[in-house]
Amino acid sequence: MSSSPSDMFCLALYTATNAVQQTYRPLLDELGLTYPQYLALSVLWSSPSAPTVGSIGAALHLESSTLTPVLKRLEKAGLVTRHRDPNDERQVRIALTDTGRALADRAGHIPACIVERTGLSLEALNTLRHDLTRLNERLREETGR
Amino acid sequence: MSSSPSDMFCLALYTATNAVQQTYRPLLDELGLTYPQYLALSVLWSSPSAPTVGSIGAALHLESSTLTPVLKRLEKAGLVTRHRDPNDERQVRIALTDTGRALADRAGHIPACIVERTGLSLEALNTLRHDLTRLNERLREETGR
DNA sequence: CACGATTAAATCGCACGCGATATAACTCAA
DNA sequence: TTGAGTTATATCGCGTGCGATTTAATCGTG
Repeated sequence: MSSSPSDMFCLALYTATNAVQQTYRPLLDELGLTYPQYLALSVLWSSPSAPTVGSIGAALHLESSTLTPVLKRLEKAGLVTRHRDPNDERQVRIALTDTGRALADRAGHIPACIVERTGLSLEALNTLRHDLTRLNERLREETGR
Repeated sequence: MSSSPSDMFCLALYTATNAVQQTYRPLLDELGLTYPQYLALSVLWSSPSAPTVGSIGAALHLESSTLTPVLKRLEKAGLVTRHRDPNDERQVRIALTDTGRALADRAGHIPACIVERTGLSLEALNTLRHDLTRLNERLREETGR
């Protein structure tokens, strides 16, 4: 393995992210969702009105080339609708269906399950989240998003 | 967005990992490598003898279904060879070619570039690495790897 | 109003990442 | 020894993630 501090750090980050997705997987399987689909729905569940593809992408730091197929699968699953915004036909507004909104209830237990499986306190999780968010901001301002 | 602490933490982890890969990308593009390919090569560069697919997978926490295609691409690029172990024909030993070994020199500057772009001190990187490694271990013992 | 520049999504190609399964090789107990 | 069970790798299918490009709509400046 590389013995450089940054490579070791990035590998830890990489493997931890994979491990987290594998922790979500059995919980999301019950809902027929993948992790990115769950992320997109999480944005929708907390949005007062129908966000655009771009604003969901901004929240998750994902390109439209990634997000469009994800949203199409959610549409095919009957969880969201996709419609061009009449005020700006370039934009596509994503709205929850009743089924999509109802799924929030069935997903409500997931966060507590994840916290428990990490074995970390809420303080520890918040500290880590803060550090990772700062890292994320720095890396993204290097490259101009 | 979800307001649950664990979802926010996992999103931060997810976006930070994506950001890290985008930071490596321009550096690795010069070498014709992807990030997982670089990880696999890193294992090989620090291995005294030719490791098996399984041992590389153990180091990176990747399944053979992920690693086999990665290693085949490295083989096609002329960086590694793949041969069945005569002592146990189930195992495949991955060895660096001269070209693959020489690539280590051209990649030597990458870790310092990454450290610099994170804007973090080595202490901060090590602390984060430690926390993420512990998280990784906990999550993986939940699910039996 | 015109028209080049910008913007928002979508499309395409490629490389993961993994679950499920297949295949071949090894182990071990009857 | 043999054959059931285990192990190591490979294969397949699906869903990302993103760079490059395309398409369509809007903006801005003359």
